Amino acid sequence: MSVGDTEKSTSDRGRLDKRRAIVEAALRVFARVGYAQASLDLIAAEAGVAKPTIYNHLGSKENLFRHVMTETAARANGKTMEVLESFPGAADGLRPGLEDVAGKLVACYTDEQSQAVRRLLYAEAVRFPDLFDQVRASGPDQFIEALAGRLARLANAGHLRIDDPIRAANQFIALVYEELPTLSTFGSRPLDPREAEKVAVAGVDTFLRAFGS
Amino acid sequence: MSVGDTEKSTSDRGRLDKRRAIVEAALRVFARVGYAQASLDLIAAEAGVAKPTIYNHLGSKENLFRHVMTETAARANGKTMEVLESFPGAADGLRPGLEDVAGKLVACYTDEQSQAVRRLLYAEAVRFPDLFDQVRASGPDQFIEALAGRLARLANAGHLRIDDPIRAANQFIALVYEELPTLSTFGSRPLDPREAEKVAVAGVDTFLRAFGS
DNA sequence: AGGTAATTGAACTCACCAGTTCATTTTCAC
DNA sequence: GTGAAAATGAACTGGTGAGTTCAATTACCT
Repeated sequence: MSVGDTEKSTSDRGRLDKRRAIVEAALRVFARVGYAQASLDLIAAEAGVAKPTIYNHLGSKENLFRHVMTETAARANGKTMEVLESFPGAADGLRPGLEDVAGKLVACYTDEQSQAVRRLLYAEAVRFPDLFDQVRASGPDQFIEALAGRLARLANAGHLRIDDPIRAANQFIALVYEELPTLSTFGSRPLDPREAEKVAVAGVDTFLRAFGS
Repeated sequence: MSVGDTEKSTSDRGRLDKRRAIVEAALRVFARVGYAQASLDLIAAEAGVAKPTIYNHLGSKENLFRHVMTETAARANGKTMEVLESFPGAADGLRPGLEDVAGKLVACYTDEQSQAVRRLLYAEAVRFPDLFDQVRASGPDQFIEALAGRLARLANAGHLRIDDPIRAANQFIALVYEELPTLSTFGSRPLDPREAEKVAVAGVDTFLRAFGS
């Protein structure tokens, strides 16, 4: 019940393979039917595990949900940050470099688990507002900051004309993701990757028209 | 249960003031606690109405939800389309005209009821995928179409340089709304209107840098 | 005033589900 | 192989909520 319980009940109780099976099954079930509709009997069956085992490992439905969300979000966020490694650093090949980054970001964004977490986060924002904040602070906020840094470096070297790097970073991802959420019915429907690629390239094009030097 | 029932059970059964009270209360309760957590006893109490009256008017919880969503979305959509009436038609005062439109659009987007519907639609996209499609088709899709038309007219008159009006329209709203959803924790938190105004102006600025002639 | 339809409240059915208990069995480490 | 920790399944509790029923009441129309 209390917040501090997380660390204790989340520690290394029980067998790890069971634990992993539970968490993976929970994500699938939550993503498929939502938090309220996901019964622990269903999750237990999907994980190939008995119901009391879930309680032994993770304590409660609420705690299970929090754990699944934060863990999956952290993994997705890690992949997104990795993309910035390949961010172009010079004017040479700037456009193809940005297109490459944009394409990879779209791939991260439309990754099945990533979409599932995002959808669940929005869906349960009323029930778990703190979870929403926590995940955003450790994910998108950090990412925007990092992207702004890369853009600022390019601007500083005279390759782009940018006044406010944070704003430019937000606009970059706004342009690149564009109507991705709506196109895929917010992740509950498969998205044509060729269409997504076109959107990303068009986004980069508009970005360079506005900020290229 | 079946789709055709909507028209019948939605018709003019019972007193209209009660009906209106029910629908308004239902939107408030759904927005506050979500679909699953909203009990009909709670909605009845909030509407100042007996529970059987709800069933007399609207048949079932599911039907009540559908009705509330489509009706509220239609009203919000109407307001958004009205904004396009003031869309600038000439190069003269283009920037302030676009800023004006952008500001009004942000106001529509951040309207309390509008945000509530959007949040509920995303939250319940898994349970009501058809509802999501229906609302989007009669709302955003139409709006983008209309906005693209206005932009195309400006481009045709040589005031903007636009190849693909639909894409430009999507990018316009992507830039103007930017990180509005995240800023307000997807509508579950108040948003500073001055901040929103700045985002809109910056969006128009970037749009004009990219597409101005 | 009188009659009809809508409304009310309260009690009730039925189903679902979180969380617990416990006796039994499996797993694994030494 | 033995013993302790973990897992199992099945049954059980307690709570909640959708949807219904009905007899009594209230509002509206003429």
